[in-house]
Amino acid sequence: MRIGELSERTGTSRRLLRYYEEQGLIVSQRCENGYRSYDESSVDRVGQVRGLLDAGLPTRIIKQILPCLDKPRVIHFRDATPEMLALLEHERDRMTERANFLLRNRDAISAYLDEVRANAGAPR
Amino acid sequence: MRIGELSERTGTSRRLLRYYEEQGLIVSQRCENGYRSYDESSVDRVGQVRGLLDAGLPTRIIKQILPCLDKPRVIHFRDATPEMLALLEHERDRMTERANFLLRNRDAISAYLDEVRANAGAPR
DNA sequence: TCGAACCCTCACACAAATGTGAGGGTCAAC
DNA sequence: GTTGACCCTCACATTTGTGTGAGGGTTCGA
Repeated sequence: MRIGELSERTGTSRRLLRYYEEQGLIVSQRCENGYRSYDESSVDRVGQVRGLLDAGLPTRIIKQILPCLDKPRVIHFRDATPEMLALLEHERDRMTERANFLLRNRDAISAYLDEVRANAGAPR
Repeated sequence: MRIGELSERTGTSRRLLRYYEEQGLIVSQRCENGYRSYDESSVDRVGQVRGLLDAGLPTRIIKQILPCLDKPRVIHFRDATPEMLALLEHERDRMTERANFLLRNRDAISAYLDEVRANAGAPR
């Protein structure tokens, strides 16, 4: 598929898809005419990138952890330097913290909404 | 306490504290000499702001949901317009999605780390 | 009274993610 | 063979969260 279709299917602008590629987050083949060509798996990949980006991780980090999240897990022992492992552990912990923080705050928002609803229509 | 102490206790630069104030995320009193003065609760507040920021929420949104997360919950019925409630519900759902996404990816990283460790020292 | 260590505002700078548009190819359908 | 819908690269613009520094007060201890 070409960039237009991928853009539509992922809800991501063409500009951004090119940017992600430039940042090494996604890859594409090139047709003879120079057009980018993507396969089906790119849809998921873009979704993953967007999710991580939305979660606050910078492309720099995403680029490093993405290989570890590939579907048919291929362990990249070459990449598994101590530094890389340390980075991964660190990011894993940060992700846990973030997730818990988000859930706590989400619960607080829920509680607020419940309270407001319980008083709906009641006098202040 | 003055900005320097708050900065140290929260690990946040003075510059950023002033920025958060400018964005309406934290408040401060002013001493006669013009210095900002914070009370104890500011420490938590700053932590909360940083956490939400780190989770990827923009100051614009944080500013709107913070009042609902205050400790001694004071329901701001005035703020509880239908738009506000819709925003909150939306953000709550987004936070849930983000958290789940983070946890899923964290698990994937953990799995990767486990695999690498299981093969530690083994031939490739 | 001098200097160090604070504080203030203002303003320019920067990186990251993203938008927008210019200038220009490709290709299919009419 | 022209038009419209794609695609390309390049490059400048904008927003957000930050850093940094200039220029200038306040406070306090040596």
